[in-house]
Amino acid sequence: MDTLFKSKDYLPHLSVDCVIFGFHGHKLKVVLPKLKKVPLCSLPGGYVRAQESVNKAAQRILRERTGLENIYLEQFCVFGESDRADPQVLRDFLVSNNISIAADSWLMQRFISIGYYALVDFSQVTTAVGAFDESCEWYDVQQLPDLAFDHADIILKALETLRLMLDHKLVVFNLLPDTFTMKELQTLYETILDKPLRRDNFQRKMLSTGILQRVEKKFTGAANKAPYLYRFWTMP
Amino acid sequence: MDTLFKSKDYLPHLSVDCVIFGFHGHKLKVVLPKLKKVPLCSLPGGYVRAQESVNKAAQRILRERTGLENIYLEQFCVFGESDRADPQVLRDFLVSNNISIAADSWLMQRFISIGYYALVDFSQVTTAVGAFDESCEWYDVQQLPDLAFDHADIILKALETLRLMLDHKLVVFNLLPDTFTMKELQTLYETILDKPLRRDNFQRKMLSTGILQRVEKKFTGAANKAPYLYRFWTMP
DNA sequence: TTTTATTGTTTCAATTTGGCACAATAATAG
DNA sequence: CTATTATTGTGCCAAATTGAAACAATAAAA
Repeated sequence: MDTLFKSKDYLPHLSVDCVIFGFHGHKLKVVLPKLKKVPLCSLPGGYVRAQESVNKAAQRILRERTGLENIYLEQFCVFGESDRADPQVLRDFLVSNNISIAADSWLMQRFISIGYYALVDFSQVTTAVGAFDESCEWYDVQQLPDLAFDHADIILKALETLRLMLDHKLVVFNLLPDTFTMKELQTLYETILDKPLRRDNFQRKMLSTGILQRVEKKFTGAANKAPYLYRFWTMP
Repeated sequence: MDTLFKSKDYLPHLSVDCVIFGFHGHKLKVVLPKLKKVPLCSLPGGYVRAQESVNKAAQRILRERTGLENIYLEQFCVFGESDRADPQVLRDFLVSNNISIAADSWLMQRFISIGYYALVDFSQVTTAVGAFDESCEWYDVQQLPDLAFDHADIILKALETLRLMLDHKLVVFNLLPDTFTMKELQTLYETILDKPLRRDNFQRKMLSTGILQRVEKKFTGAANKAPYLYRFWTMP
């Protein structure tokens, strides 16, 4: 492990954790690696290189985990409690995986974590299993698995921030594919806000913003009127 | 300097900077220490102790600078560009003040700064001049002095965050004395938002929130109807 | 052709917001 | 003591926004 993470290459005491949000099957999801030989998941995270900006580090970590570039990514909170990482959890993980680290290694020290959340198009992501992961999967935000350290708190805080953002920043389109129906957009809003919205008023409000570009009809094969497809309006 | 800041006592590469907002004479102000023998101000900041939570560190730094406890304090952004602190500025400061520090001292390394903003009652604060400060004064946010490193950006970002908060969190009362008139509250809003508001609509909106407690009349001595004093409603 | 489910839009009511007007009142001027 | 002046508190009406219901359009199935 010390061969992978040399203390000189990274800033000590500082980590970056990413809450990667996706949307699939009417559910809000997050990418969570499952740790090897321990019944715990963690957030995909990493460290900041000595000469790397923190934002760039977050972008790099995200790229390593999803293979995607140019993803919507936002810093939302720093988690800096001195007891935020239960040392027993870390010890269990190391012992179970036969990893030996010097007791005074920088990896055994306290870490301040800078939280980022990412909004990605679920269908475009292929999760990458890291060196210390057994798997790396999408989990429903409403049904999280057991998480290491304070990572459940971090996800909750990210979700809170996303809800606040929803009102006055149109970021949610990053969670949808290139084109989508009004119903899909509404379902996404309902899922994030965890409350039902009126179909007619939602449509009026969205259209009035002027950021939706109507593309063509989508023939779903369902026994009803075909809905329009929309695209998020970006300057050509 | 190394006697004041021992590397073992603090987390390396990590600093906390506080934007301390106050309100006086129809102006929004910030507390800024002027560095000794250099024509630059900086933000009041400090470092995180080895076993101290980041939030606690921010509270401590704030207490050291204002003498106040239990101040409204909120983390708002991390500043983590690798080149955010011009090393020449730091060298100039050290040379001008005859401070010698080893080139490899932890103080000469790169620092990631966690930004906090504080909202304080201007009249309650007595600014404390630190060991490396020539002075420590209130400055008008619209007329900032020259600032070291990226501290001007940090103040700007804090102000942006405060504006966003104004809408959906009633934090602004921390900037006012215990009792205040409606006009004072309105002026504060106008100052932060930097735009005029209608007196009548503002009053209606504020009263409709139900958080204002009307106390008594204030006899100003002016040639007009005496305004009411209000208190921010807190549970008894 | 009729039925059914869902979409897009219109319409009307309810609520909120913007703007004006006016009464209340504390000091001052005559 | 009364009139004047400068603000403050509030009532009222119109405009804009939002909530809710109704209706027309349409794609597939009966």
